[in-house]
Amino acid sequence: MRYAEDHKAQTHQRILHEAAARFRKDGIGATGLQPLMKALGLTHGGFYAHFKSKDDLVEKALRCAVDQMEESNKQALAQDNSAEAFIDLYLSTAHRDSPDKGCPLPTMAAELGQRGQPSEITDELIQRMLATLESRLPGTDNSDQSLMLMSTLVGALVLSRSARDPALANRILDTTRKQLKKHISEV
Amino acid sequence: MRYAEDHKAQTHQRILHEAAARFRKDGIGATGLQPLMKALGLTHGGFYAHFKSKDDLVEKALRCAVDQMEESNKQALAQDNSAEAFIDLYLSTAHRDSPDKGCPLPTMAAELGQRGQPSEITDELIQRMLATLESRLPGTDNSDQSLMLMSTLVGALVLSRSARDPALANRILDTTRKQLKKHISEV
DNA sequence: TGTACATCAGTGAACGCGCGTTCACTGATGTAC
DNA sequence: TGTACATCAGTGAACGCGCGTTCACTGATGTAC
Repeated sequence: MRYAEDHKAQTHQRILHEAAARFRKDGIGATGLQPLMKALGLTHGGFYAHFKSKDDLVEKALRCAVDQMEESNKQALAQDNSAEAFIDLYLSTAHRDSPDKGCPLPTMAAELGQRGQPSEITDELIQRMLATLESRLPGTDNSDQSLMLMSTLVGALVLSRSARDPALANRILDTTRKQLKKHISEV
Repeated sequence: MRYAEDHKAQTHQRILHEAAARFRKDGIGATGLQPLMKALGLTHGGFYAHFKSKDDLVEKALRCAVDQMEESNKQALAQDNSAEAFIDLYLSTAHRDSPDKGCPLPTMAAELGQRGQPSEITDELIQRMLATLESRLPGTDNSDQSLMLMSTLVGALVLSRSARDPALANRILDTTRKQLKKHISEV
């Protein structure tokens, strides 16, 4: 063969990672397969040698996105696995300003909910995020608290990203962070 | 004239209301002007006699959506303007299952944030929602609490709508509602 | 060693489709003389 | 009263464009004899 043995597998991964970034940054509907493949130095025709359809790519790219996020969380929070540290990370300006590398829920949950025929992928994303939170919150029976925390984190990021005025955007992030940590320390 | 005097103004309103519903239900990008006009018994060409462009319609339809929501809130909460009642209404299954008649933030904030050249409309939506919450929460200096409450409400609705498993979707709504009310009563 | 053939990742033209937008037109009405 | 003209909300064909998807093909490599 003229290509290395794992060449195709590598191309597959490159498409996956690029899609995971673009879907989070621009949304699914606004991400074209043609520009995506072109950005990788490939032509669009070859896409279907790697994925059955765009929907197939969506599902796999989403899973890839959560994997990425969990991995980067593990590295950033190696020294401190408290809920506070997680909140600081999730509601950081860095996370807000790099949706292409962050949690897929704030950018894509709404669109996934609207899609005609959604797969179980969203439930999986939610459950995995919930599990992360439960493992970081103190106590054993904290699933109710984790659920509300998840809602707040996702909501704050959605709103902070959508605000046009930087002061408003930062206020949403900072205040929610502050209030959340206060709330947790009280319980 | 062969039409009533306010005929054009009425058509304008009909387009606005239909758009406000469709944008919230399907998203902006997935809503075509052609199907929208057809649903009103009109042809698509006439659209530009009413609006400058699709972006123009988006802005006006969003404002229309918040007006609608505030109006229906006023009616539903005429007897009880407590924060608890508002939370119950916002996180009701009725609100979740009728995005076309509800708050535009959960369905559209992410997409508005992703749009290339967004207007100030999102900030206006956020500020109006914040003002509603501040007026319902007890105390005078409650703007920080309102901000976190808004994040939680929006996040919970986004997530509950995106979940495919009804049990998970309901759990998000119910638990967040319960936890939020507990949190408020404690302060 | 040389030739014929198989493999297969990637190519790029083509498909039908719906999008936002433009524009010459229709046709029922009101007005002017 | 009758005729010519202005008004204008809405019509529908047409525009260029990008979308997801298909498919006959390329061309560098490995294998068989």
